[in-house]
Amino acid sequence: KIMKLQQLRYILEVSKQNLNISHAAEALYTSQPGISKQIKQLEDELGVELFHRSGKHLSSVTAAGEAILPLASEMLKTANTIKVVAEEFSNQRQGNLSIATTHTQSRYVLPQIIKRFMNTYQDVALHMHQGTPLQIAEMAASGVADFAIATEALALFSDLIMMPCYRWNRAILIPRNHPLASISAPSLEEIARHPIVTYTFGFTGRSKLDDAFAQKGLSPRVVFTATDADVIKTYVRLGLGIGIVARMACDPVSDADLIAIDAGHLFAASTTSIGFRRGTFLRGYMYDFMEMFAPHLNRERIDLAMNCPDKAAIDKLFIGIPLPSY
Amino acid sequence: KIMKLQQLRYILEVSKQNLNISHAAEALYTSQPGISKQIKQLEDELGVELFHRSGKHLSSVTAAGEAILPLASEMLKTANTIKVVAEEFSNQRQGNLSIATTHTQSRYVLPQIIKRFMNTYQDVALHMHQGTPLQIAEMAASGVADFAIATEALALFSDLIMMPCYRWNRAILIPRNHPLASISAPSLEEIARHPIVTYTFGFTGRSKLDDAFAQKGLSPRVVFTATDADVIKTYVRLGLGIGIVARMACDPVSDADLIAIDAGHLFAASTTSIGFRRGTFLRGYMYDFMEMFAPHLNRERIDLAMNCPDKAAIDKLFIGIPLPSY
DNA sequence: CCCCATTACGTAGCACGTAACAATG
DNA sequence: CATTGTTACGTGCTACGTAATGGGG
Repeated sequence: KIMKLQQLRYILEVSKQNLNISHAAEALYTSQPGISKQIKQLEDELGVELFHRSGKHLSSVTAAGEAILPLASEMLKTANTIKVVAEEFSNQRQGNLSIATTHTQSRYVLPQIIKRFMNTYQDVALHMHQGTPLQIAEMAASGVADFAIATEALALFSDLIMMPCYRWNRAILIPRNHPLASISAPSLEEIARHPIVTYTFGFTGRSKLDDAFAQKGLSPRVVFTATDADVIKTYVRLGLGIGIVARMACDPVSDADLIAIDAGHLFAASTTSIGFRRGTFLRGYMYDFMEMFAPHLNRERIDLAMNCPDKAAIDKLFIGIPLPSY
Repeated sequence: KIMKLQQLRYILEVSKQNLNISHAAEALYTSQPGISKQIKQLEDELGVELFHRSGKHLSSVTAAGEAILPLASEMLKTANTIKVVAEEFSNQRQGNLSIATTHTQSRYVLPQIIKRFMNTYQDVALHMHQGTPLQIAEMAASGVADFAIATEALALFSDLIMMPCYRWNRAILIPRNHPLASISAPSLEEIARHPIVTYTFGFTGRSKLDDAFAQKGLSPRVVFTATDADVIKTYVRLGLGIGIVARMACDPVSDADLIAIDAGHLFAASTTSIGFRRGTFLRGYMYDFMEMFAPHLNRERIDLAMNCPDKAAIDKLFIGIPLPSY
């Protein structure tokens, strides 16, 4: 007898669902006794218990389970890779592309890229997942999404290959009648005197912003935070304060009622990165997507990054390479 | 639907058997139509042909097949690792240990180690495979054997972790009535004047021997070669020539009728290594076996070697570490 | 003309679902 | 008593073996 991939799926899902077989059954759209039995069968075949039972509950993962679960996960990942590789060979221009990203990217940066991409690859179904930077990284790491695009938090997952895409800085948005409107290049001190509306911590380079103020010993009054620039603009228009948003979030047409002042001289630039799970097979259109998004990410360079043993090695690959900037 | 590990076994065996499904069926103790059908089914599920068909023969592997076969192999290896890990946890002292090695090792070096090992691990079933150095390396690389122990050819397989075990040199065996018998430490020149019986090329450090002669511009008359010292001794006793064998192959008792002259001053020492397939899980008794065989190969050092990215890094690990020598 | 892959077909086994049961908090 | 895992049982599917078919070198 030979172990079945289903059984591996089962034990992984059970472990993921905090050792609750019922939840695992729901998540996998199957019956609870089925999973229970298959797990028993696998344990029987292997000759080891994978989960400790206390009464009628799975209480913990055994030492053997701890060793075997990652191996099972690896096998399923490889199985998935086989599937994807086959798709690539069966139809180069058809498939799925799922991108996890933040509001800022999907609202202001990606639309033009996506448009170009969809034009070239009409048979590739696009899926966009929006979330916090952390959720985004998790989606990419777990394989729910092919790509994560974000400015923050991506560094936390060690099994993501992350590459810098572009650098950007901020703009200050103020109502036309605001006192700052008369100053062309305000200083941090001048800005700090006014109530501020900007991103929530952990979003869209917020940390760089805090850093800049902190470095000058300033503690600005942030009266409102949001995760996206649209909301921020709305409250700037209401007169709640001055807005500090990513420069690419400023549209000269639709934001014509506000004054946008470039703030590149005030804050350190942020870098937006794209990341995908280490060891995944990249389809042709995925390479193309990345290159459309960041022209310096050509196939050769991406392949180099994929072969890097760690993040430090990847970073080294990109020093000296000029990034586009907003 | 989900792919089955059986199907992966099938395509791998077919590819291994030169695309002959019938042979694969024999090797796997199953029916030919079964394999044929499962392959078709897998191809159907993946949406790609894995093998080109010309009429009723599989003519070649498709590009998709070339990409997928290694992935399939990886999956089965991991599946096997799971099995072995489970065994380790289910019974630490029970299992199998199969060693592929040359005659020299299994006849002269290993017996004492094996005896000790069997004493400690009475429930571990030992399997010895004898073969040429190349066969040995293949056995380890393919997973037929857990360990390869040999002096030559192991470097050819890049996915073997190889570690040096001990250094050894040669002895010259001569009949008691031989003219050389009166010289205590003969030179290479003196030896080269007589017909020689030694190892076949590619066995037991033969190359080092040739090197030594070549370096002095000598071309000795090698009148007979064999793959093991027993045969060599036999022909030395027949008076065919003087024997040059590994020093550990000389037994003061059973070879008392011959004179053994140490030849450590004439030839560069050879190093015997032990190797196992990269990525395999080592059971507790496997670590112990290696340490019994070569005391410097403790668990810590072996683990370090396993994490080395390439052979060069492994070699670096062992510079400065004194090896036992014969 | 032999070799070999495919097709056809029957069967044994197994995965999975439903329902009943047991145990735990 | 509600939640959760296990046992019991039936069924539809499928993997695999045997036999027959057909194409190539």
